[in-house]
Amino acid sequence: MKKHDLASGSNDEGSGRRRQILEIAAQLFAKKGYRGTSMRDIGEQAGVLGGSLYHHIKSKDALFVELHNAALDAAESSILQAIRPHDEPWARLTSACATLLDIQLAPDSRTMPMMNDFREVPDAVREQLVARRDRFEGVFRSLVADLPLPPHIDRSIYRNLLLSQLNSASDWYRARRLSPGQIAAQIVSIFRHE
Amino acid sequence: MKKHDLASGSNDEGSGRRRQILEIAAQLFAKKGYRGTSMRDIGEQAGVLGGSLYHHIKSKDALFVELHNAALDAAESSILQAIRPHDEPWARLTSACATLLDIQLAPDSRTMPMMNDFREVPDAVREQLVARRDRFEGVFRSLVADLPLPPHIDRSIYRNLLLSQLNSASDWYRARRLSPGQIAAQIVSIFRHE
DNA sequence: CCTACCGATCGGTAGG
DNA sequence: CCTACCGATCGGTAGG
Repeated sequence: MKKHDLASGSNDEGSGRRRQILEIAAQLFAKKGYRGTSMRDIGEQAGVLGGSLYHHIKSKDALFVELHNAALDAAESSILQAIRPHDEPWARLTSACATLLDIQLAPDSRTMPMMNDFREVPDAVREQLVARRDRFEGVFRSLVADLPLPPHIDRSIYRNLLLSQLNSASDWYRARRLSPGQIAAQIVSIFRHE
Repeated sequence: MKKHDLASGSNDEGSGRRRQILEIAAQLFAKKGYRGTSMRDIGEQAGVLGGSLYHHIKSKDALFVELHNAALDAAESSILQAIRPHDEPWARLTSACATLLDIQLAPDSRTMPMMNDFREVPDAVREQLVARRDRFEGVFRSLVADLPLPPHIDRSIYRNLLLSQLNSASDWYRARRLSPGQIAAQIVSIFRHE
């Protein structure tokens, strides 16, 4: 029960093994948080001792930052692809929200749990996380800028509210009454004003 | 710089000292999280060694649960008091949101940081936190039930979105451009549909 | 990838 | 409230 037995007798073991370890680490970080996941935990799932992981990674900090940034890269490109076919501002926002929610609420999501972890992480790590997240949020800044909103709504607040909504959805998404797509529709319908 | 020097030469030192320790612990938990705060950290701020705290508390777990529940008690009663003078459903919701946001965004807030900590905490603690929070959320369940919302809006989703909004506000409330009251007004204006 | 270990830190306790 | 300690666990390393 302790080893992942992906038959990996293939040649390019070096990087394949590394990817496998990253995958395991991502799941553990997502489930237990940064401080709640020890290198020994990761090693156990990978079938090696904690110390052995340091042949593949430089440090726990660097591992976490790498996973976090890769998750945001993937999310960002999915969203950009999803909004491309749409022209109408509300349609663009809706597809972006649905895509992000799909990622956050996926049963094995590895993005979300890392985005609210900022207080659990060493200062040096947090700085890198914040920098990458700011870039990610630029996509939404531009989507919100294009909306025909009533003048009394502050767009900066609006964007922050929308994003914190999407990012924290998994906190209360226990009951599977509605699908991620339906949740996204509800969110947009609440945030929709003109 | 290490000791709190509240002159406490008074008689009822026993419970006064305990309250002082609770206050210190609450601030540290709020700033650094459950796992990021050690008993030795708390002791240092209180001017004693970590082990000495166990004359006043039973365990770190029990301390955290006590602080969490006391914070929710206080928040709940503030909110109930704030909505009492209002009759109109939107006015009641607005005053509840403004009150909760005031608490969450207060410079030394001790409520908020504990509400999203659920993954950082031992299982036995989490169960107690969740139970208390469910009761707290009942207030908002009833406020939302009274709203004249369009039929296409799911009230359970609506309430969860609103609450996660209020609870995570401090995550992005860095720039002090707007006051908590103005933020609350923005939130309600976005969530307002009829 | 393992053995064997380092120094640090943790929550908590006994005994005064 | 302190001294002095417990067993456990942490991230990380040397040397093979």
